[in-house]
Amino acid sequence: MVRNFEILTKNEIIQARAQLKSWFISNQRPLPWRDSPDPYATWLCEIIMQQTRIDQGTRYWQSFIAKWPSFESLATADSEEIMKTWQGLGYYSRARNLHKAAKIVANDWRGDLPTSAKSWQQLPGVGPYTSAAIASICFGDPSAAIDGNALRVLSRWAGIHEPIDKPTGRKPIEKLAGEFLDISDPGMHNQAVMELGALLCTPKAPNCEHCPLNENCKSRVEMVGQTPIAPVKAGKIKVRRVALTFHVIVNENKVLMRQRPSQGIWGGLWEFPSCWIDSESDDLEKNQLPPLNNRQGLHETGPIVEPFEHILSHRKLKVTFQSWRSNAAFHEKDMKWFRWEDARKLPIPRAIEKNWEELENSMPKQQFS
DNA sequence: AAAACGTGGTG
DNA sequence: TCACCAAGTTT
Repeated sequence: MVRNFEILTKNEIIQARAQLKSWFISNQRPLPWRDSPDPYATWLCEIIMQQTRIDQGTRYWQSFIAKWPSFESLATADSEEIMKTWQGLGYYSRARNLHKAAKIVANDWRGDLPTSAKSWQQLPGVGPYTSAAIASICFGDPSAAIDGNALRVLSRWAGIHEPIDKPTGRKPIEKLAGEFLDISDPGMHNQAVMELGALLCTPKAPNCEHCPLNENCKSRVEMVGQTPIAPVKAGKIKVRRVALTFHVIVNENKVLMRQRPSQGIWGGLWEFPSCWIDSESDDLEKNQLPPLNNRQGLHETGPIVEPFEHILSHRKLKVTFQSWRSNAAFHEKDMKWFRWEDARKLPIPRAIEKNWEELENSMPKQQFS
């Protein structure tokens, strides 16, 4: 049964709105993009911060702003350099969509930026949350931006115990978010809700004592350190274990790299030709990607770095590096030979990047170079 | 509607 | 070691 909530009265909502605003004005963090929020900086920030911690994403935002300060400069940037700058942030489709979106803004919109959330959502990588954030912060569009923080804050405040990742829980939260929104300053209000979630209404052990919404919060905990029931989630992701072998194939002073397809894990990044064996799959053969069709001319020179675990959102990888000496320079699809110093400049997964020094040093200097 | 998509931090 | 989470979107 879907709970309807006149749990919070109109007056309670109005009062809470003012208290939240007051709290935000005196307690917000001095984040760099709040200095002068233009649409480009804000859009860039919102894309980077999707599913990302502020302290991790901030470095990337600063790098992008420094290299490409406008939609126009980003639109004409080299896509490989964009991927390299994004390297280590994860969810790499965001980086490809970033470039696509910049081109649309620069070439199609011609600097004539729309002001509504609905319009911004036309850009690839800009969904319901991001479009509302941009439109409200930059143009005062009255759209509620509902991110993970907002879901947590609002579900707790109203005591919604339906799963927030299903319509039964999501819909009442959206309704409440719309009623709660401060139409006199939607941008500030949206940021205030998120800031509250980030600073006080934290996932674990929220600081209810100092919360501006604590008077009528249905999830207020009495004891410090307690965690409310809300938000409830239904979804559970299953993580599969995979044995991943990177084949480090060298020919004279060069190493063979492969560009991964744009879809799927590490889409668009470069790697050492890899072999994936899903231990939970019935069909091992089908899940093995032979790194090379023709292995003639390859001479195995053994494992190089200690095998280690690398966690993705849906995979638990056991990563091994296998080295080979090659007599012939293969030319296979999506593969290319690079000098080590050039290969290092390619956008590569963290699982490889973290071990690069050790990998390069473990390969003996070639006598042919 | 549900699954896929990275990485790093935390308890 | 594990589970959960972080300014979600795409298919």
